[in-house]
Amino acid sequence: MSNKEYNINQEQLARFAKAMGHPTRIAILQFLAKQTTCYFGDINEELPIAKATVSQHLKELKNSGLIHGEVEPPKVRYCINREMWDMACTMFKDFFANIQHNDSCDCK
Amino acid sequence: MSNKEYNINQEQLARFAKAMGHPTRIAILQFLAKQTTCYFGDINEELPIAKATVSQHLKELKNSGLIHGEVEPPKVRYCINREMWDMACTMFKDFFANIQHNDSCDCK
DNA sequence: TTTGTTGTTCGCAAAATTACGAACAATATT
DNA sequence: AATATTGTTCGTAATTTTGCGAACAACAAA
Repeated sequence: MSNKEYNINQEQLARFAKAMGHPTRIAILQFLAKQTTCYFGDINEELPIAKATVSQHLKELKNSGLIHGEVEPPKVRYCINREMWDMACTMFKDFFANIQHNDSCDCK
Repeated sequence: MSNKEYNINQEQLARFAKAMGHPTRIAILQFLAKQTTCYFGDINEELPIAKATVSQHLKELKNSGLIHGEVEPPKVRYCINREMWDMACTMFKDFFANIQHNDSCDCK
């Protein structure tokens, strides 16, 4: 057993991926990335699920760092967190780029 | 409520992301992408978990389409599925690229 | 102060995920 | 035929995820 643990990069990439691992959350992120509007109510309107559930998904996205939210009474504004977005973008890009291009794998 | 459903792209991206949403599976994918070797035993050796669990993770990765496996008695060879890998790569790239670059979002 | 609007949190239920050891299956080897 | 090697599957347990309605909290307006 060479290493037996996961490194920070693997953990972080997995965290991002996990946050993106649900259609609702992809939809939310795409909606926010378009920035038609940022309010909870508008996000909720786009989705086929209860607002309590939307709120939970938003919480998870916040925990992943990909978005952040702030209260603007009486509403709540959610936005893409640019820094983390760019970081995730880079990490996924590097992840997918890091593949051997020879044919040493002789699977069909 | 505008749409009320998720489109194929959102579902597919979420499926890829979900498959990648665990450090073990990221580690497996990175290991296979490096292609030092493709056999179950070698993958298993790299990971700090029981082989039954490794087998399960490999099954999920197969279900996502990102890898495929074939029996080569007495071993089992696992490989990155190039087509799906490239597809995922493109989908993540497009996803992250599709963000507004003006400052219409006035979050701090 | 009462009412309305906007979201979050709580409590619960169902389903999925993660993990393990033991048992099993498939194939070589002796 | 008996044995060894390699992985998968089974059964189980603990935890997490997903989803909802109801209750609640915060604030604005009447």
